[in-house]
Amino acid sequence: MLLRSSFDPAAVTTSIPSRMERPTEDAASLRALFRCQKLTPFEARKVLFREGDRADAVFLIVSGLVRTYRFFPNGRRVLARFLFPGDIVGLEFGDVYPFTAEAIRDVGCYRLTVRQLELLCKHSTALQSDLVTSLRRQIAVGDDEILPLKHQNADARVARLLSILARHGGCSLRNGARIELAMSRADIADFVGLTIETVCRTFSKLKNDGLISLPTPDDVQVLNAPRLLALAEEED
Amino acid sequence: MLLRSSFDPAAVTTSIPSRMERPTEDAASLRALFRCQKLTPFEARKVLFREGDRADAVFLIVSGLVRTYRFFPNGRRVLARFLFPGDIVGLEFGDVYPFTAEAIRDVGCYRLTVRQLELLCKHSTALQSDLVTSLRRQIAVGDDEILPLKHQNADARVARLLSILARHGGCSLRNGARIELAMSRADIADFVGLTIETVCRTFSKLKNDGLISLPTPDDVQVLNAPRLLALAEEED
DNA sequence: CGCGCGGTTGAAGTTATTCAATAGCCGTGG
DNA sequence: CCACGGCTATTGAATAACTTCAACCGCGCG
Repeated sequence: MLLRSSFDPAAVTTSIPSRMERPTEDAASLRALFRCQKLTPFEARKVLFREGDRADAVFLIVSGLVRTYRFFPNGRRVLARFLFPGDIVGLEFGDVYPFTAEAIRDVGCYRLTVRQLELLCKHSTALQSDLVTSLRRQIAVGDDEILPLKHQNADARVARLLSILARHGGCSLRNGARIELAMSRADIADFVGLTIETVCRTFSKLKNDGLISLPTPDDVQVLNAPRLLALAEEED
Repeated sequence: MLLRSSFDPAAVTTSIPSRMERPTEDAASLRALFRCQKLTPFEARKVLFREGDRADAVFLIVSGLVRTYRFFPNGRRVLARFLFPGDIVGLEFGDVYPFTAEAIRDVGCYRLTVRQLELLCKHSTALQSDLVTSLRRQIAVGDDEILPLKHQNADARVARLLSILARHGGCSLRNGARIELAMSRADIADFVGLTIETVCRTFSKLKNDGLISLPTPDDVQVLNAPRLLALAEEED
């Protein structure tokens, strides 16, 4: 089974933290509103929005994969998050987009202008509350998935990414699960905060240790889920 | 580090400044509501709320300093954030507190039950919108202050912390500015993701390089603000 | 006084990065 | 068709960075 398929509600599982609600179960009104919009495609490499532009639209991703990033002054890229089918992005910003969002693979999404959203919110308490729910979920994801990275060593960081991809791919991280990375080593490195080479070496190490196999550079097969999960929750 | 990812110089911005509004200038209704509550003191080391408890209250910090943290399975502490006077905490949580919040120094704060807040929100669009504002601000702080840490080396991480403390101390990071750390080396280490020893050595290094002086372990005097700020925005 | 605790420093060991070289893949053009 | 160039991934070797383990200092407190 490939995990690249567009969002399948039934496949979503709650593996990691209890405070993460499932995307399909929260913010129903907001999602319904999105689905009234026209489905907008973005080819791979196309930009959904650019850092510094007026933040006048929000997006619901329905298929594909998006990265949000900015650059350090010295040119190194910081990848803030991956956006998966079911994710909403844009609600959290002020006047201006603080990141660039770019399709890694072909993306389908619904686009809603902030103006529209604000107008409709005035008349819908459900929508207002969905807004809050969605923002809360985003903070929870940041705290649970991203914040620990700064304390972890290379193995743990890569394992953590795999666990994130498995969860958002729709299956939990269990033996035999297949995870399609669908992103370059550079993306992985810039997300977890390592160099490309270290990411490569870490994959090789995980492979040699029998935690995963790597049929192609893009396909990870989980061989020892418990140890992988433990690693993702470890520190040095 | 070289420019291995596509890099557009025009897209580079310094991550800290513009989208951060001052805490005292936003969410006026919400803050007003807090100020109708009784001022609650917490002595140093006392817990405002504990990880796993039902998240039934939110707080506005008015004095002192609070840390929020959780532990890795192996016992290492991850310090999620520092809460400064003006900061609101608790709005972002679901049913259960995902962190423990603990006073580092004596704290004064207003406490509001979630029940109260929810009731009042039903009748105040201003309050609802303040809620959203406050959540957005929290995400912005996470993205601007915390997320970059995972890509930075020791010097940059410590410099970043100093810049955060300076800003929240009410003064910008300029030459002659004095920053009271008001927290232990362990707190700093667990926030920036280093060991205590590395934090110590980094302070010594910054001192030897003439960027700061350290009259006492708790007092930082800024000697070269531009270089310190540049460092905080640097990467390896 | 002496004990404990937080902070600092030294030396050795480990981990990640850097620089460099190679392999594999794909698309283009001779 | 096949060669070539460009790009991504991988691996090796040397270096730099951070951690670990250990010792020591200074200070407050019983």
